[in-house]
Amino acid sequence: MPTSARLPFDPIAEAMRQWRDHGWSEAALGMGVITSVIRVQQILAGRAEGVVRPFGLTFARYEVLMLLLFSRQGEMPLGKIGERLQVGAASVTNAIDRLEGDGLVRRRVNPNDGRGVLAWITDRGRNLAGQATDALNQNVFKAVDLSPTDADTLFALLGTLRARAGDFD
Amino acid sequence: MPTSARLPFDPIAEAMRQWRDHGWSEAALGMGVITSVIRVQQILAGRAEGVVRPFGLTFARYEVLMLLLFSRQGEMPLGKIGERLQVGAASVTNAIDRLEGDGLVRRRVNPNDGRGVLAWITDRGRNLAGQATDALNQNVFKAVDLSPTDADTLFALLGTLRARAGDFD
DNA sequence: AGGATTTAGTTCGACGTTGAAGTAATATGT
DNA sequence: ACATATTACTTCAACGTCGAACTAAATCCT
Repeated sequence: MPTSARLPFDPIAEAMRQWRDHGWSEAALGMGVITSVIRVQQILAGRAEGVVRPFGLTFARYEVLMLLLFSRQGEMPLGKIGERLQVGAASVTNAIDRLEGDGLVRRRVNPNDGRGVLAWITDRGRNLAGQATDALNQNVFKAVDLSPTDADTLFALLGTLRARAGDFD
Repeated sequence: MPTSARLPFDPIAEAMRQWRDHGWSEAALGMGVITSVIRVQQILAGRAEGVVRPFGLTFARYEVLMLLLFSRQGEMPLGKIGERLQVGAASVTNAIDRLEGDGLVRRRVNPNDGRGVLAWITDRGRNLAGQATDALNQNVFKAVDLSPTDADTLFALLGTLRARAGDFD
């Protein structure tokens, strides 16, 4: 865990109080929401990274692997990977570089477009992705500390934000 | 914006479908929640970084500045900053280094504890923090794309997760 | 055709975060 | 008092992300 300090009060609620005391009541809730999202991301992503690290993976690379695993041909143009994962081209290049270095993925020129590159998942990649998924399901995904109802509500609200931010239609 | 691709479908809902198709229904919702949190964090933090960048700040450094601004004496031990912001000591050192380099903050030895360091905010720091806050309130915090009711619900659910993760009592 | 533009990837530098190792000062314990 | 912890911070290397600049290969346009 990045930080193990347990505070006797909620630091974000305290910040919201400060916001209101300074006459920024209109913005207090938005500040609280954004700060909370950042913190919860740290917590949850930290757990996922911890589970995936023993497999020599990071969560970002794991996501690439799963995307390839689920694709029809086991391969996909790098650009499409970035779109699906909502991540920039440079990040995709970086992830594929490392996956390729570990023999989990390989590159080949896109036969239909000479400037494009296809990444395809190797057998080792398929194997490792499966093992990492079992570990993640068991120790992280199934273990989200929320009732199914609350988790549903949270998922829906986050979906609204994603849609309104223009991620999808 | 890191990515400007608008997909014709929700990529996370699609991943959840794959999870269920592979017999991991128990974990599908948790996977969706975690992936969504990661993505929403990217979106919201990206907006905040964009607003704060013209002031020569990052959001992480902005948070440190505000914490000092709100403190009684305008100063605080580095360790306490890390606790409140829930980040590791190395991150605090890094943030203070840069803030100090920009003349927004200064260090001094803690008179009550020779191994401790106090960071105090300069007048320039106070000024810049005020300006950045106005911009953030206007363009990010007030503009969270959720009804007050939904924002409240979201904040509460995230608070539950933070509390259960051990951030505070 | 043929030059201009758009698109796909790569490379580079900057930044925040993390974990591990290292240093200095204060607490502890006998 | 003195050796042993513990605490507060710093330093370092690794990683992912981002933006900007760059290359190469389509695609457009007249």
